[in-house]
Amino acid sequence: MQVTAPRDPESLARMLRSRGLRMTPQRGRILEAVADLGHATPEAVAESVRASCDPAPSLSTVYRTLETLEELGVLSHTHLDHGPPSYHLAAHADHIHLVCVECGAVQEDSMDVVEPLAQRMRERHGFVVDPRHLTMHGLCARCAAEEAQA
Amino acid sequence: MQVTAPRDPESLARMLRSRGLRMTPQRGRILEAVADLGHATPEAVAESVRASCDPAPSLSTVYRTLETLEELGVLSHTHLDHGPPSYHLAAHADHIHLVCVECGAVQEDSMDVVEPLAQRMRERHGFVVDPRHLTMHGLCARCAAEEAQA
DNA sequence: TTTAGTGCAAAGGATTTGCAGCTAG
DNA sequence: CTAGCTGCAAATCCTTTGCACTAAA
Repeated sequence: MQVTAPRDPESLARMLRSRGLRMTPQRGRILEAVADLGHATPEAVAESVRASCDPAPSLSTVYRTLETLEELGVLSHTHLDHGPPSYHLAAHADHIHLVCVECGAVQEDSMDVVEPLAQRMRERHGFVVDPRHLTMHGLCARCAAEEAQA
Repeated sequence: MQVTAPRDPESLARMLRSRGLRMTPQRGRILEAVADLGHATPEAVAESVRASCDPAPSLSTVYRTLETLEELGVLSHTHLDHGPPSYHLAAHADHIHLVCVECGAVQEDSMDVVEPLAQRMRERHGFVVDPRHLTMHGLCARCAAEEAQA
């Protein structure tokens, strides 16, 4: 649950090697792409990387790399809606998501707001909430207003 | 967001007809299965129903029916993990989920615990949280303990 | 009778996997 | 050198769709 997210290739290389893994240009570019995009599905990462480099990483490499980087604690992901997951830098995972089930709009709010709730879960169940993965569904202001009229 | 969940075929039939839809044995059995199972993926519902009736509803019918019943407000679903969604009676959706990212265990807690947080989102963003869909990820007591040792 | 609902099979999208060749260390 | 990594294509898994047939109302 520690947040050690290197954006630079150097420290990524170090993290990988310390686990017997290898640094490759593909991994560097994929990390870069996620950092640039902020939030991105595997498909979006692939497209972004495809555009910027010649021997474009294959889609499977993107999937495998995202998984590896998540295990390293560099990346994190959320399920914003029914579709593919969204990846982001673990260091940038300082917020929660509010997803409108009506129009799909996504808002963010500070992670801190979950603290009281997380605290309570810890006390009652010993469950340690990872607020980086928290997504709340509901109606955004606009859709709630529309619904109220009908 | 209203919770009117008939477990009995009678009221289901009424709800369906009032919208120009039809009551069928398949729909009755699928609702029954979800009620019995508590939480169930489409696949699990299909299997359960398959066992208990002769002209077993096809998987596509299960999917279509779950969708229909959800539109009616009878059912509701959550994404507990990466896999298929989990359906349950809307009336039984009075709790939130705590999913362990390590071992996959699922615990429940009262929906009420989210109220303060929901209130805050409403004030700050006008966002109306639907606490029935809330799932928090993290480590269950056991896995948290194991992690602490390492 | 009318038309929603069903089964089946085929299509679709997202993700994983097997394997041979490539390359970081 | 010697594994770990990659690309490619095939395989899986989950879900949706098209269509002819069945059955509620």
